Amino acid sequence: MLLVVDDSFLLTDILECGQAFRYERLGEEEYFVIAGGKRLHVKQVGYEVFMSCTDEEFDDFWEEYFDVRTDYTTIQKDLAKIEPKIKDLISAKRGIRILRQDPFEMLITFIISQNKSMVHIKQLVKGICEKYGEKREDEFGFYYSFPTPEALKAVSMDEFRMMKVGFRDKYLFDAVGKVTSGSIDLNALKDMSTEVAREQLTSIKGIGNKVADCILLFGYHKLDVFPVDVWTRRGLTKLYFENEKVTDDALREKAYDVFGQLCGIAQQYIFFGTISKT
DNA sequence: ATCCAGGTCTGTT
DNA sequence: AACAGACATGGA
Repeated sequence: MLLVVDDSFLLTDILECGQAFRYERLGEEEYFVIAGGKRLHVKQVGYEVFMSCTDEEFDDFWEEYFDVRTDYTTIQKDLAKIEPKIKDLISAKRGIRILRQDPFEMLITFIISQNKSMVHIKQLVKGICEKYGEKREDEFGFYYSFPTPEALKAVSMDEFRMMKVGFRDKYLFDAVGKVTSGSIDLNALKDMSTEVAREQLTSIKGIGNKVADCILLFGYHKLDVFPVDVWTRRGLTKLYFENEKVTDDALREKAYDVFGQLCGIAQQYIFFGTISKT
């Protein structure tokens, strides 16, 4: 399958900007990506993106996954007009797109993410997939799907701890329990307002506003959230609060004030731009 | 060796 | 309401 793109699509920016963790870099703009229980070999040369899937598989899954139908070029122009100060950040990372990933995978992944570096998150998620996911085979060899809620239902806190997740063991246990018992219906969050959905997610032990916002942004494509972590905090502070100390809430409100319904996308340029400068 | 990571929880002013 | 420390683990 061949997809022709423009400047608003670059594999490196999309996959390595901190939203996805189940990818493997094979070479220059060449990756394996695992999502939806399938593995994709994908390679970009200029504006041509070669994917190891049929046209039908692309239509059914990968087109949506890569958010191909959203016009990021226009969004970038809008954001740059709203805030000229982030023009350079945007153009440096203009290939970013917000993937439409699986909510349960985002839930588990971003619980793990707290107080951890991106490389380490990747390792931990990989370990959990290899232990509790399904082993599958394609033309390139074996790979593992992300475990289903059912597959994680029987996992004890000690078993999570053996996966090296540290103190997050109890958080994962609580999250899986709430999902499999039906006390939280991940599918229903789609139709809820961002505020109500966030309340649902933060009722899980170990999920605060930041992790909830990442789940909403990457798992539900709710673009009106602005996850505040150490990096976006640095980025935003530099932009608006130099030498002041501000709370996370104040930062979030400022971001929504400035960028409105698109603040989630602005956040990704600011996050990846800031982290890349260090 | 010490610091820090896509934070959150708990207990104290 | 605001603040400090604790918390597991591994890479730099």
